[in-house]
Amino acid sequence: MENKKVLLGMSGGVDSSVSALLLQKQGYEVIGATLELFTKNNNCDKNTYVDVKNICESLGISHYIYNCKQQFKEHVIQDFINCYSICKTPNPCIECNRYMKFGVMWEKAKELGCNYIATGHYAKTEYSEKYNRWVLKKSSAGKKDQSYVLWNIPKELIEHILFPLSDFHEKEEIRQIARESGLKVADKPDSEDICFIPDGNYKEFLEKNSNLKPQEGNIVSSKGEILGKHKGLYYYTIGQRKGLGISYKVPLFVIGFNQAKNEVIVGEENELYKKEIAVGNINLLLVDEIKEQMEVEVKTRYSSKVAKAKITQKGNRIDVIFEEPQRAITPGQSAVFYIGDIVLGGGKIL
RNA sequence: UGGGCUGUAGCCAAGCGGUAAGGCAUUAGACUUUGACUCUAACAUGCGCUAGUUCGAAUCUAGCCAGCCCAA
Repeated sequence: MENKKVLLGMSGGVDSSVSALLLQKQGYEVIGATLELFTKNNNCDKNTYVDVKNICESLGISHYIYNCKQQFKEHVIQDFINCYSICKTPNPCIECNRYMKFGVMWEKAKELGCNYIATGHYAKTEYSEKYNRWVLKKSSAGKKDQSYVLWNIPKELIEHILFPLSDFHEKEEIRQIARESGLKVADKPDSEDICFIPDGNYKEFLEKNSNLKPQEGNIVSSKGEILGKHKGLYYYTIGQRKGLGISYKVPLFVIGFNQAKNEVIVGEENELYKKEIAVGNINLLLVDEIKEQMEVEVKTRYSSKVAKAKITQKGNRIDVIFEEPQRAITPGQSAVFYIGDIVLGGGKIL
């Protein structure tokens, strides 16, 4: 008697709602879970819960809301603030997946006697004969694939994770299913911004929630010429072009920071490319250790394409040498290593 | 108050008699779980000012103004 109980994370959006439906069709006993992560300052908060409740009622599944504000603040928001305060650019979704969705939620699942947890992510899990273990893979969603934000989950968990949307190519197919099944959220717009900063104004968020305050300084070229003023180092990320307010012969991009001097360093496009990087805080999913240099494909930003590289592990860090120099490598962002479609692991760019 | 040079949008800059290129910046939109990148669009009835030559001037002429450089 197989345990087919699954705790599904539900956000009230199309993806997780359709996931519930699909799991049910596959014969799973689905329980809905919504993690309350932060306090929203508008009424979309209520709408979310109403939407989820409605979906669960119409599918006849039970639903729990868990207050995880404290953990979210400790792990996700604090990391977000820390990152910016040392001139790095964070990926909060990766922290959230590690600690919330594939951390707290798994704990809740076990309490409820579930053998699985599920989310509406576009990713895939599979048992690999070749590697003799459960692996995390890219989904069929192409550009929308979300395996990148999942590299830091615990590897022991992979065999307990279900991604019902793993084989879809287009979001539209998912919306279509929602419409056909009469789910009211079928045409809800995609979420885009960082969830805890709905208006996207992360600068204001930082100023209200941390010690970071606007502190004007110089914008300098890589040669040290002063070209302009910036409003605070955390306003900028590597590769940024807009908002510098500097008129120059050619476009200028942020290429680095000098925190001691409170300077933003800018340069021309060719100065954005790097061939070698190091990543720390690594998490390997496919193997326990990289014993010798490996050839892999690496993704250095959520929306960037993979690039070929050779990697070598040294304890808790990995050195990466790209075949071709890569643009705008940004400390704080994740580098995720792939072998074909399989996620080997990842780390944070140092 | 001798000589030379320059003055085109917020910045840089082409044009050198035929009805204002381009780049940067900015703004708007698209894309996007990075207000990033990228893409698309908009952005000087006017070329320091004033007269004049001409069918027609940013382009030629004169005067003036401003800035820079070299001599004193």
